[in-house]
Amino acid sequence: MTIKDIAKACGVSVSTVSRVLNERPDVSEAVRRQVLDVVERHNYIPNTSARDLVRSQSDNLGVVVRGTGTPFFSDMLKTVTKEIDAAGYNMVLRQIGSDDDEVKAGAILEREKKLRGLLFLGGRYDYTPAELALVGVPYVCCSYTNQFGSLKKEDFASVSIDDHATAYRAVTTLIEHGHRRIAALVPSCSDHSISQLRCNGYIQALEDHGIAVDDALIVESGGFDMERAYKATCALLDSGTDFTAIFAVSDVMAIAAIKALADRGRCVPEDCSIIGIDGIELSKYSLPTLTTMVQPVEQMARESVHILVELLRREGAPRHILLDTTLREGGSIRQL
Amino acid sequence: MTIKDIAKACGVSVSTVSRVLNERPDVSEAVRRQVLDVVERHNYIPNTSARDLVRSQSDNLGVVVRGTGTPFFSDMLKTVTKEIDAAGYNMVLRQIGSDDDEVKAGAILEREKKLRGLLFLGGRYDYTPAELALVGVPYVCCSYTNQFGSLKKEDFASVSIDDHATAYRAVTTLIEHGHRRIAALVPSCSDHSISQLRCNGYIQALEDHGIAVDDALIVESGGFDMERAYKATCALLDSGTDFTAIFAVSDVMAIAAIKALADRGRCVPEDCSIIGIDGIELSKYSLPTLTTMVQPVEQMARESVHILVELLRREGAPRHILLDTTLREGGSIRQL
DNA sequence: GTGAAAGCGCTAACAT
DNA sequence: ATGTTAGCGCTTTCAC
Repeated sequence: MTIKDIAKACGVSVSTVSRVLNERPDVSEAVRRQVLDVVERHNYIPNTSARDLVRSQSDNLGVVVRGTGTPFFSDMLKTVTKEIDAAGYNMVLRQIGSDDDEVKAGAILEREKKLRGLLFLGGRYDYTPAELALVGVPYVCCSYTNQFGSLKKEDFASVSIDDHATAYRAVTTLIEHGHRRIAALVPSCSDHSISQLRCNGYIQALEDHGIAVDDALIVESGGFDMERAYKATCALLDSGTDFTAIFAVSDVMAIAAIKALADRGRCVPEDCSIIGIDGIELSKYSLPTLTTMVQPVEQMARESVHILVELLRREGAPRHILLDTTLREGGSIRQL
Repeated sequence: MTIKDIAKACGVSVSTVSRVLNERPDVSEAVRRQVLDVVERHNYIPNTSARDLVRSQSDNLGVVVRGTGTPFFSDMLKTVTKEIDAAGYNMVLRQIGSDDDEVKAGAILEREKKLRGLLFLGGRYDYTPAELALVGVPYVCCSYTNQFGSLKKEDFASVSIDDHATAYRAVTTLIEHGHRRIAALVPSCSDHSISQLRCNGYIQALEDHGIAVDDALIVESGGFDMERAYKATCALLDSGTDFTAIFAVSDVMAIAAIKALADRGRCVPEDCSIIGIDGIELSKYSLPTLTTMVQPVEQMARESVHILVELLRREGAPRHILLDTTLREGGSIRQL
């Protein structure tokens, strides 16, 4: 079933059918009704590939989400969807694995859907100018920036939190509650990612408060998932190293850690305090409610879309927004 | 940058470039290397729309996931991805909202990507033959079937659990532990969905065990999300109705209920027992570990893909597989 | 208001 | 082994 078939069935030309389908005004009401009727009866659905191929320009904004099923991005996506819609653009979503290359995925999407702009939800921190030559439309990095790369500030836009400072404040919060033996639960300390930044924040906080960094207290789980966070926490427990609190770089990992502690007979916060980062919905439903550094997810989403739209309208240069995180007190920290 | 530009830059024809790009064997090594080199240097990315438009047949299997960010489907998707890949097909993923029409989304995807087959992860239970005329390729319904619709058995394939029986067993488990005042936490009792089926299983279980159904104990939250489940549980608590256990139709809702109970000073399982359905990863990390009816997610995913592949090879008619759920004991039920 | 025809970028015969 | 060419289904001038 193609546009040709519809045209034939209606006794009109393909261009007329096309006009009807694209809600053009220059079609007589009679023809319009007839075409719509035939389309309906035949369950005709236009071929998007053909359409995309030929359309000169679209109002498509691409959104590339790195990490399928990550609660943090699921939460953010809700607002992004709403904002893009409100701005009068059309969202084209692409989810990729946490190990896939978002720049490449974005570039493919750009050509495929004739994108006007691109929004990256999560990505690497170490782009090089050469890599980004792939991307031919304005784009904004949401939730991360180019900390380890060699991009010039004016060559890209970003909306993120200060990961280092957020981790610093999280750890400082624990210290202020009297904790000095604080473990860090991180995917990695040296992967040029968010994890490394937050790990550095942890180290800095300890040093600034005159606490010696003990390598035995830094556990690298190898990933952001619950299973590995759980195992890493168990390993820490088994190592016999003593500690009174855990700083987890993400809420999901914090929740897994709470479970590991519980399974070994340690209660949070009585026997061990814990703090996370993210402020995902789930953290409100954990037992105890997780104390965490909340990222302003909605604001991040809103600002990202706004900057992108600005860029498209050529109003203003690429901006970099650093948003504040706020401490949301739950019940997972005990005063020593 | 098109295939033409590359051809020109290499001094060869477009077909040669096309051959190289599609890894055809009939190209000389010298030309292949040169083309690849130029492609690389120009960051050329083929236009997928053009490609999809012209390709006569693909090995694309479409997967339509209903409900973005639902943990249950995120878990399932992992296996589906693996299986489709192993079967030598290419997966094309489309995520839609829980209120969108999966049949329409599937039909569009089919035309867009020249699909060979379609896999629906989650969907409505009330298709009519007319609606499905839209879909022109073999498809299988995964995790649901046509309970409330008018499809003939031989006209579609499905892999699902027996929702009624699973709910029945969940509630029976509670009854066997001595509970008689059992509340049901459901999105709706009459929406022609999975929720209704499970609700009926609850009612049946009570009746079969000589327990009168008390409408005050059936709370309809209006959705599968945590927030509404939490509020619904609070409302139940506030109503003063007494109960010793809660049957939640999903793990996510069960976890929200545990929180609501905790916030009102009730411990699980000491003061109230709870059981869920699904067996999502998160249910292993809740406090206490959730007792739940585990859906065989991996098996469901595997069987779904297998049936679809069978259908494509014309080996055998559409089948309907009803998989067993198993009780995974956590710590959320107390013997009375 | 409507139709004819030229492509969009690519693949796949069919030639050579 | 490589080139030529005819479309894939659609939108969009440009005529009428």
